[in-house]
Parts: sequence; C-alpha cells; structure tokens
Amino acid sequence: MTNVTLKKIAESLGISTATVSKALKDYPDISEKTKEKVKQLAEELNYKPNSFAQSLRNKESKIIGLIAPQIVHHFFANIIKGVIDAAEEKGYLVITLQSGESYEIEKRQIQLLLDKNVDGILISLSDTTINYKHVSAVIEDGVPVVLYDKISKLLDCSKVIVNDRKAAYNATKYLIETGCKSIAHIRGHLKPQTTIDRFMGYKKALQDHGLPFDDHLVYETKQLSFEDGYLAAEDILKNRDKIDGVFAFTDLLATGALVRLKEEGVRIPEDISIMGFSNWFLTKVTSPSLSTVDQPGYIMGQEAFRLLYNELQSKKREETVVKQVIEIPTEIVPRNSTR
Amino acid sequence: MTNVTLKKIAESLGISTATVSKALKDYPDISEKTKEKVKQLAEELNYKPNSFAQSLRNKESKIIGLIAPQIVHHFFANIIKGVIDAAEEKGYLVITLQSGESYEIEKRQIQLLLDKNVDGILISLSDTTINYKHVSAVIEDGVPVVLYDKISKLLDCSKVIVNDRKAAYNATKYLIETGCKSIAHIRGHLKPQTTIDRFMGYKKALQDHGLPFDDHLVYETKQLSFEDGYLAAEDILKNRDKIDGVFAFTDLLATGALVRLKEEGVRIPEDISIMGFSNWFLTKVTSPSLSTVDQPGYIMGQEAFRLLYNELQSKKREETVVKQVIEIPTEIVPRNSTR
DNA sequence: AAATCAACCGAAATCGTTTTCGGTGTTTAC
DNA sequence: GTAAACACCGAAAACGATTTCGGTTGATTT
Repeated sequence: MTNVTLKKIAESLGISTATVSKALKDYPDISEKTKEKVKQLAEELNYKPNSFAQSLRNKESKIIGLIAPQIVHHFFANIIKGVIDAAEEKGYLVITLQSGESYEIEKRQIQLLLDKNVDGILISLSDTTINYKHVSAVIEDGVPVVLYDKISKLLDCSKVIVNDRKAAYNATKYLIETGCKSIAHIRGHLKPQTTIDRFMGYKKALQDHGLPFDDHLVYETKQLSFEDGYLAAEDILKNRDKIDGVFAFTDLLATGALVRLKEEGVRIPEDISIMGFSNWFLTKVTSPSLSTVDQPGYIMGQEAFRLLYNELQSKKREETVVKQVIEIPTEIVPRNSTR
Repeated sequence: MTNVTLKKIAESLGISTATVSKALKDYPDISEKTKEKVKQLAEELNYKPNSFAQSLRNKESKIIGLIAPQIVHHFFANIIKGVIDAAEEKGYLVITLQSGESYEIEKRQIQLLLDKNVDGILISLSDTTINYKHVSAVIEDGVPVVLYDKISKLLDCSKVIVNDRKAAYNATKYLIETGCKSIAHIRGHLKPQTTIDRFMGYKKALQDHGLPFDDHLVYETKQLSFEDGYLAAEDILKNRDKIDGVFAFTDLLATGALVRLKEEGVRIPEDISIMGFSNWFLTKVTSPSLSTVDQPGYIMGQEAFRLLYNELQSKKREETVVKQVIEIPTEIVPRNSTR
C-alpha cells in the first residue's frame, strides 16, 4: 500500500504538486509537454487521487444515502437496484440503510448519513412516521432530499410516486369489467398515504360503475403479512356467497387469502376473483397465478436518483432548484386469479 | 449550513483547536473545567466532526463495501440486511454494489470501492468469475476482504459459507428416508462451487443409501430461473413413471418444476416429491408448499461483517490477522411437497 | 533560593488535493 | 529598443481534525 500522491509524482518529476494536479485535470495553463509527462508517470505508478482529500477540499463525497423501510422486499429491492445503477452511471455510490418502519430508527439513520456527509438523501418514509421535522430539517440544512414511494405532501422536496389511487381504481375496474359484482377489499390501517389512496381508488371505481360501497366488505388487517391475508379470508368466507371478488392492498395479503379460500374449496377465479398489488415474484408461482398491479420499482429508483442528481447539479451551479413530483405509471397484469 | 468546526469553538472560547479537540476526546491533559466548557458549547452549537477531515487524518472511512451478484434476490437481500445491521452496530456504513454475475462488472465495482477508500470489502464471487487476481490484488494491497457464500478456495482470506455438500446430502437423504427410490436432480452448469458441492452431496447421499446414481436423472439448465425449472420438468415427465423425487438446486427451479408437473396431473408429493433449496419466501405460498433447505442469509451477513470487523481491528493494532472460515449450519424445512 | 515536578495548554506539522494569484521568461507590436 | 502580451509554472493558503512535542505556569522539594 505505498500510496502514490501528487507530491510523489511532483518530486520525481522535479515540479510542483500544483502543476501535477493541473496537468492531470487538463488546465490550459500547463504545456502539452508537461501534461504528457505527468499523465504518463501517473499512469505508470497507478495514481489514484485520495478521495478523502478530494472530499475535504471539494466538500462533496460523491456518496448518497438511501433509506428504505425494508430491504428484504421485492419492491424495495428493485428500487434500491434502480438507485444504485443510476447513481453509478453518474459516478455516485450509495449507502443503504433501513428504517424497519420505525420513526425513531429513521431519525437515527438520517443522522448517520448526515454525519458521513452524504451529498444527498433518498428516503421512503416509514409507516409510523407522523412527524416530518427530522426530514425538513435536512432540507433546510441544504442537503438535497428526494422522497420516493411513501411520501408526505407536507414536505417541500422532489418526489417519485406511483399514483396509487389511479392504480387501485384500475385494478377494481378490471375486476368489475370481468364480471365481479361484490368486491371485498383487504388492507391495513388507514394511516399510510398508500393505504388511503388505494382504498379511495377502490371506492371510486365501485361508485363510478354503479356498485354500492359496503363497509362490511372492507377487511382491515394488523400487518400486511401472508398470515394476515390468510386470516382476513376467514372473515371473507362468512360472506362467501355474496363476495365474488377480492382486491387486496398487496400481493402478500392476496396470496394469504388465496391460499385460505382454496383450502375451503372456493374456486379461484370461478367463485371469487382475486387481484393483488405490486407484482412481486411470488404472484407468478401461486396457483392459480395471481393477477396484480405492476409497480415498477426499478424505474422508480432510477427516477428518484435522477431527481436527486438534478438537485445536486443545480446546487453546484447555485441555481434555484425546481422541486418536481414524478408519477410512475402502473399497469394491470392479468393472470389466472381473475376471470 | 453554517458548519461548526473546532476552530469556531476554539475562537469563541479563546482557546486553541488542539485543546478543543482533546477536550472532546477526554484527553487526560485537559482540565475538567475546560472539558466542561468545551463540551457544553459543542453540544449547544450541535458540533459534528467533519468526517472528511477525520477520514483524511485517520486514514479510515468507517465505510465498507459490499458486492453481491444480485440485490433483488431473497437470499442476498437477507445477507445485505445482516451486513448492514451488524455494521451499523459497530459504527460502520455500507456501500452496496452488484456484479450481476459478471466478472467484468465485479472488477469494476471493486475498483470503485477502492477508489472511495472503503475500509474493507465483503464480496460474493460472481458465477462467471474464473480469475481471482482482481480480488487477491486487493488483499495484497492490505484492504481486508471477506468472502461470503460464493467463495474460492484459492483466495487467502476469511470466508463465510454454508456447507452446501452437507446441506444437499441431508436434503437428498430426507427424500430417501421419506420413501423416494429414484431421485432426479435439477441444477445449472457445473461451474460455481455451490453447484458442484450440492451435486456432490446429492450423489454421496444416494451412494450411502444404496441407491444407484443415474446420469440421466441429472437435468442441467441454462439459467436458474423459474422457466428453466419449468422446462426441466418437461424432460422429467418423460421419465414420470420412474422418477419419484426431485431435488432442485434452488427453490425457483423447484417451483418451476412443481408447476409444470402439476399441469400434467402429477400428484405432489404422492407421485413425485420435490425438495427445493434456500427457503425463499415463495416456498410458503406454492401449492403444495415447498419443502426446502433453509439458508440463513441474515446470519451469514452478520458473520461476514463480524469477520471483517475483526480484521479491521487487528489491522489497527498491527496484529497479524487470523483468516477464518465459518460454516453456517443449514436446516431442512419439511413442507407439503415431500411425503 | 534553586531545582524538580505536575498540571495544562498551544504551535505546528500532517493527511492529500485544489485553486488563486502572482511571478518568471519569452515573444510580438510599434 | 521598449512595452505589452503571452505561455508556463509554483508558493501558499485553504479544507478540519489530530497528535506530538514542547512550553508556561505555579506548587513542592531540597
């Protein structure tokens, strides 16, 4: 680990470090001859600028922070991948952290990132986050923040979202158009914006198509796990004669319900159609395969980074940054759990 | 962003930056009174040491690099999570990168990490990596490296692995003990060590239990996708009368086969038992649910970081580092695809 | 009264890169 | 032949934190 520095190159060439630095960066006030010599020696010695010194001097780390509620999660994993890929293309590296849906942890993770002087932060709010001071403080501090997926309208920054309302509307509409007359909805608590939005989309679709909204057909679960879907289906079974369609908040819930319903001999989709949400991998391998709504995580990740990158660039040029909200379109993926 | 520095604190207290620095770090040659004053003001101004300066001075970033072949992958996502959690506990942050199973990309990612002066690197070799110079160069450069999951015996560094041979042996043994007499094996190319090991475990188990090994019962796929399992099952169907058990290299392959076999009316597990590998989430929701081998990714990630951390510590104390190889035990998870 | 010794504190060098602001020589213009 | 323009290069000051090595007090011994 004999680190090659500018100084070493300068000394062995009998010139100053300033000249070496400028030569390597093609400053116009250095002669071609010297540039040649410097570059050649640098190449030979395999010179790599010390990133610590660069960061200290330039006040930027070329590292961004990414906070997700979960990592072991198909949708978020895709987002993470999208962010990392897009970042790498622009010369940025990504430190990933997860909040585990905890407000306290989220606060701490942001602090850790700030302590490391990341150039910007990408964050999807945890479900239990009810206060946004910790995020707005970052923004006011001048560190660019972009929110993705789980956002808050109260925060003044760029955002990447899927239009959950529209997506849920279309999913419900699809069920209706394929013949469902009485559609149940399985969802979690009405706290996170996504839950609210999908619920609203569901209601609106019923209404627009002349179907009555029935509170009893909405099943609220504690978590969003497979087991919760399984349990919700127990209740649905009590109305099995009435219900002919289920729109679940997420694929996991849908899969849990699907398994339970099948156990009781309900034919899917003949008796009851099921529509999930997210297009996780598992939807392809359930039986029947699960119809769902594709949420393009990878693209969201890319877009989120792109927005952050724009802000980073604007900040350097001392332009005022334009906050944008980008909506990523979703798509119905019809499979065999719907008619 | 009015950054508070040691200098500012020093000036407003009328003392030197040296004293401030030492006071904050509880040096014994600073009086309690000054320490008190310094700490209080630092607290008040919300002083955070500039990590760039610290890194430059201390020659460490408190950041490690993590390279995985994939991120959108249940097993690796778990590992990543384990690494991040363990790292955070010790004050380290993690930059995650993926090689996409490409040797060239792997090489580049390592370089990116090195350029950022990470303190150490955790890496799982890509399947297409046949040359290990790019990794051994890092080790010789004095940057601690720990290999996990996909390793090479040729590399002199600490490693965290699952004993694939033993795990496959047990899985096959389980099939035999539950009554299978003729067990097929679906796997990818015999290049990656894991593929070789699981294949060997399979063979050994047959042999130890008096079952003949039949080359025709080994189905080699191009990739390890759901589709490949599906296609392999087509071939298995030609021997459907003979084969009564399938041991797949991975859950995805197993699931593909399961779906195809069921399509043809094969009863699982009555006619054919199926055993997967990895215990991905989807194994719980196939029907029948898939018996598999649990590979504890989270623990592997934690252990991998622990090993790296040990090396980091040893390096600081200028001790010689002891390279360790840790084997994480696996476990059979019996579900409904086996008898 | 001189020497010794603690207890505290600071000057200054470092880490490696970047960039401003001059300073040399050398060439061109008049 | 002098002045202006030009082409190159370097000294030095950042960026902040850390740490060594003295130095200055005042108190304690001899």
